[in-house]
Amino acid sequence: MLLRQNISKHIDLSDKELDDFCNLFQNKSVNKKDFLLREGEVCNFEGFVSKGLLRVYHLDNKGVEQVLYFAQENWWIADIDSFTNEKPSRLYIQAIEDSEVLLISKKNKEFSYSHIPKIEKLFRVMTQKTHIALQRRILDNLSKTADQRYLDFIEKYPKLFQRLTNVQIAAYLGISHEFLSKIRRKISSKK
Amino acid sequence: MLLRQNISKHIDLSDKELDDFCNLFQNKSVNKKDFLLREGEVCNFEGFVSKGLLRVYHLDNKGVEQVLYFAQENWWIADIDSFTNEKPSRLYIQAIEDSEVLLISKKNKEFSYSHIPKIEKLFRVMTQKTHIALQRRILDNLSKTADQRYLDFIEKYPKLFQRLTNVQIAAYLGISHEFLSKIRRKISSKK
DNA sequence: TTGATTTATTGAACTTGTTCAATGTTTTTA
DNA sequence: TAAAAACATTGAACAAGTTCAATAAATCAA
Repeated sequence: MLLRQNISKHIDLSDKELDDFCNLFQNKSVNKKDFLLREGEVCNFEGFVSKGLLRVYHLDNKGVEQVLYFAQENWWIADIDSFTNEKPSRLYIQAIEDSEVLLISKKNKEFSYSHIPKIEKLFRVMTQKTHIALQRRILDNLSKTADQRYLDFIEKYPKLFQRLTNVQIAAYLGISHEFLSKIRRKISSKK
Repeated sequence: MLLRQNISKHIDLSDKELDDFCNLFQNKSVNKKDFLLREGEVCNFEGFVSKGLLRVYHLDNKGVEQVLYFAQENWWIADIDSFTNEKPSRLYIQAIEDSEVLLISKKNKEFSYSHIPKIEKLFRVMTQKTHIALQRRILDNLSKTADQRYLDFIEKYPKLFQRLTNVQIAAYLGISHEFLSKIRRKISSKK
């Protein structure tokens, strides 16, 4: 099972601990285009994607979508700010494909912090890894041109890339989809 | 003492635990313009700024500086990627003013993880908070114009702002300092 | 306190990316 | 399977931001 593998990558748990922890998750199916979370709702779960693909995005004040990240199989999803501080989310989480997500509630997460100390470590380590990736993305967005960011994206996520539309990729890169189209033309003419 | 306060904001520790933990830190003075870390070095500390101001930045392939963040009193500094994975850093940490930093080594940090379980929680909570701030910055960089990002920066860090040059602020906002100068003119003419 | 260095401002020409509108293509849905 | 909706491409006019070079102002070091 994907979740067990994912956890074991980060920390060592006994089979019993792994069972106990995984039993705290509930499976939820999210059909393509359906929302797991909408702006204004409080995010009362942390989720693990066992199948499918979702996008986490935000609408700015002009109504333009910005994609924070795409979550495919083996990724975690939540609005951590909303979840931790129990405040209304500014994000949408929507399924791009029919998906299966394993959800853990706040209560169960806190229960596992206190009963399985290594879980505290699991989430510290995972948050730290995301933290490193976010820092890198900030530096890339500051220093690189859109062409380069697009090429980097394809190289970093070659599989994911094929499951996304250009509109979605543009919303991740922070450019208009028309401009992405022009970048694509320029790149393909160079080859 | 600033460090004790800062820790107590996040978790509850007994006086003894607090003492034990704080004793693992070593004070280091960093004079203005001196480096706490340079690209290529492995970051073997995590630091807490008790006095002064430092900048954490990166040189892109054109030699342009990008500021990841400024760390004034009460902030933590490190290259988490380099520290955790013991690999050469891509970042520079340089003092903008004469500063005092409290450093904890990797060994001592790991020692405290195992001997004071709540420390695991401390760093999970702190990393989570940074994580939330980084996400917000990514969304802001994607959606907002440089004018707005500058105004936001002043509003969010009114004190810090006064200790920085425009070159430094521009490197944080991801724009040239010439353009920042033009933004400042536009803003001041509007008032 | 002067000379050197860093910082800030400005303008002109340029590059990168946006917006809008039109058109064709692909995918979805009924 | 036809109609509707979403997606991709293109061009033209525009806006945002860079680069370079010149100049003035502020700060630092000896």
